[in-house]
Amino acid sequence: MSIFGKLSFKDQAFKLRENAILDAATSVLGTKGYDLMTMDDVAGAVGISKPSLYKHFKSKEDLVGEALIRLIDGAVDYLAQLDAALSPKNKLAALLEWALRVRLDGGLPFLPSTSAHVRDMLMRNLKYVTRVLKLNGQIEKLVLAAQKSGELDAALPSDVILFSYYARTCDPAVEYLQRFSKMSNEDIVRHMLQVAFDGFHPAR
Amino acid sequence: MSIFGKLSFKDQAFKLRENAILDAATSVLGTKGYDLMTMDDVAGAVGISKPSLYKHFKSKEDLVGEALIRLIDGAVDYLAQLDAALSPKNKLAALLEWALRVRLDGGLPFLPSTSAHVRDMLMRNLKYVTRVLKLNGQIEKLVLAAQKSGELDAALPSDVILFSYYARTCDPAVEYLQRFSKMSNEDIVRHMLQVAFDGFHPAR
DNA sequence: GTCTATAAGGAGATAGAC
DNA sequence: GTCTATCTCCTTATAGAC
Repeated sequence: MSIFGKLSFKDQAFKLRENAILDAATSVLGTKGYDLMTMDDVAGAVGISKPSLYKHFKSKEDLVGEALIRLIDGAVDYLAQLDAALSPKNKLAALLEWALRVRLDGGLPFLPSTSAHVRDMLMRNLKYVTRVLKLNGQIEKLVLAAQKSGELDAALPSDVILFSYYARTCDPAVEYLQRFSKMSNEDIVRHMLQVAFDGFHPAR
Repeated sequence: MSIFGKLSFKDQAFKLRENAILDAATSVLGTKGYDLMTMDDVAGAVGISKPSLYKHFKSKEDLVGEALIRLIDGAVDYLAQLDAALSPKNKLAALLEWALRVRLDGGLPFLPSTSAHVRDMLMRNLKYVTRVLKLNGQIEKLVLAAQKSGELDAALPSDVILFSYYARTCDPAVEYLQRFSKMSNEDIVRHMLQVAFDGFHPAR
């Protein structure tokens, strides 16, 4: 049995094309952002026509929603596969590292919602909201556990850590370093992790 | 002599309206972002018609450029007015605090350029680039001085600190805290400063 | 299911009257 | 300098042939 399970050949091909579309959408979304991404861009990148694209996804919002759902699922899968023996803080660090690598490889940031427009659109997408809440619940638990054990600062409100953590996954400094410094991706990830957890101050 | 110097009454009124337009553009830009801001939005917010708007600013790009130039100038002025006796790191902290307060008051973040489109547009704006380079030179000097004196981590590449510093001025965690936590603006600013300089780790 | 062709509407920019 | 009305282009989405 293939990885497609019981799907017919036709359905397999359909799934494959759907994934190719999501890949293209992810790539365009990463470079141009939601507002400037056009359905023509995506169709062109996949090599199909626009009406065919609409056979797979009923609207631009739907397409983008599915692309982001795939991203969130990737994060949840990554968390699930981590060594259970890792401490909460080390799990958070590993997930942030994963998110930064995904972005450096041309993927999307979580929280693509700097724009109020995009955020509102996503909040109307029930399927997306469900997945985000699932991931958020896991991250929140890790933050609280890390604060309790003293790995993270318990004096900070956990909201501050949580939201700042999300913000670090889409930190624009990553793009600027990639663009203007000669640093390797490895070094960028390492330094971004250090700045997130230790800030700018020297080790005391 | 008024603050307008030698300007005629007509020119004074012109300047006043121009400032009102920039205020409106700043506000719309802050809530909707560049791509979704329409010239109708701005004209409507000021209470003039679109053609009148185009008498003051020859294009949308021009208008946005001027609004951002005014913001950068505000930052430069703020820096210049700081107590010269402050240490480099404390100057950086004060400027970050100023930038966060501007945003919490409905203003714009620096570095509105999460989008490649907007960034490229701004980079073609010579006047804007000149101002940004001026501000950047001052901030870079402060970073290097703070690293040299040991106030900031000298083991980090200064690029990493510099770009991350800019990123903190537009940290989306600010909006999320304002929206979803019951925290006062004062507390938000205080916590964001702590997270920027000390990270998530507890004081050691 | 795929395409060519097109409808429908939005947004930047301007013509021309006053 | 200001406005009403309009031009033009672009983008989402679909109709209809194969």
